[in-house]
Amino acid sequence: MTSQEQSLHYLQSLGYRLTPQRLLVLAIVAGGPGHLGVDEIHRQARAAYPYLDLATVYRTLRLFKQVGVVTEVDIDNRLHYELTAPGDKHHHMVCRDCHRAINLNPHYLEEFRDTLMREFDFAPDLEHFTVSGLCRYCRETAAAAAANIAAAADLDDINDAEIH
Amino acid sequence: MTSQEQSLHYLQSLGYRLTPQRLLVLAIVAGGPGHLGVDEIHRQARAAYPYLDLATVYRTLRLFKQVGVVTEVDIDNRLHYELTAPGDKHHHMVCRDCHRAINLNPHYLEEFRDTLMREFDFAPDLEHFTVSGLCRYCRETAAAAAANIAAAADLDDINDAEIH
DNA sequence: TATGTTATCGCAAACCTTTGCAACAACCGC
DNA sequence: GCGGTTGTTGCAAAGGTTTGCGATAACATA
Repeated sequence: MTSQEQSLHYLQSLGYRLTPQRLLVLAIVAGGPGHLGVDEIHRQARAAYPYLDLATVYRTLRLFKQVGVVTEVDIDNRLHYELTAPGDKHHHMVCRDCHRAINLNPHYLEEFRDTLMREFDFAPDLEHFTVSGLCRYCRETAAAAAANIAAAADLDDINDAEIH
Repeated sequence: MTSQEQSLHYLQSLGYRLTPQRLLVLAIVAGGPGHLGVDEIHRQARAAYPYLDLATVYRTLRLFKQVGVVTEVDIDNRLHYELTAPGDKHHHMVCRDCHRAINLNPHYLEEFRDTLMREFDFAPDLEHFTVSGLCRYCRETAAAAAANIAAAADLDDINDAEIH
């Protein structure tokens, strides 16, 4: 039994119904290279099943996420989904510049969770955590750009230049 | 000089213009009890200045956030804003059930940031961090509800009940 | 296999938020 | 104070996502 089939049986065991739409969406997410955007999933799905509605794609993915079959990643304010790999649980660091996602091992968050539980009785949702920031490459680029601007400002003897 | 006036002078020093709309939005956020929703800010603003557009409120708040004057808090997928208190920097834990926000001292995140910087050269955006989860009270309620359901299921001899 | 129940679907409309654009107004220099 | 420059505004429309609703189809039961 493939892990896809396992997921489907799991859904069924929870009382959810197996529909062609769900099979299709799961197959597409499973076939994708890592995370896929909702529109991409919808486009691929419609190639096989033209009447499949965007709302159904959203609902299906939300359900899959809720039961843990897929993992949601917010990239630049758009939802993306990837198969939850039981043997390779990971969180994401998403660069706010280039929007690349870097995997993050859960152990980096375990202590944080323990602290919140112990200190505040607060159970954080850290199953599928995404932290935004600036990756190594974009930080270098940003630093270089800043240096260039500083140099140009120096040449022109402008010292109150502002960029919006 | 009040901290509001300081914020306004700071904006001006960055080259942004002082407009009645910005004064108004800042005053409302400053006067609010903690964080306010965008619609609430807009409603209050229109009482004083009926033509002020929702888009302007959004743009103004985004600008304020960008320069650090206000802090954005995502509560149940809606944006909320509160004045950034320089002496009382804090993050937020938002309960996914009751949507209450609990303040979180920045020192709980410092180690996490250091780790990401050291291990991945990734500079996380943790200025205004919000983590969702389940607060103490809602966890108790949820536990009680689960217990009741289990008890009821036991009485009725139903053991495959599922709730969707 | 036929039948009833109800979860799910497609569709349309709503939601919150962002964006393009022309008119306007804040600020600078004279 | 006056005029020019350009950052900001209001408006309208679009964006991504969610929701209400009647029709449909998946599953359980017999």
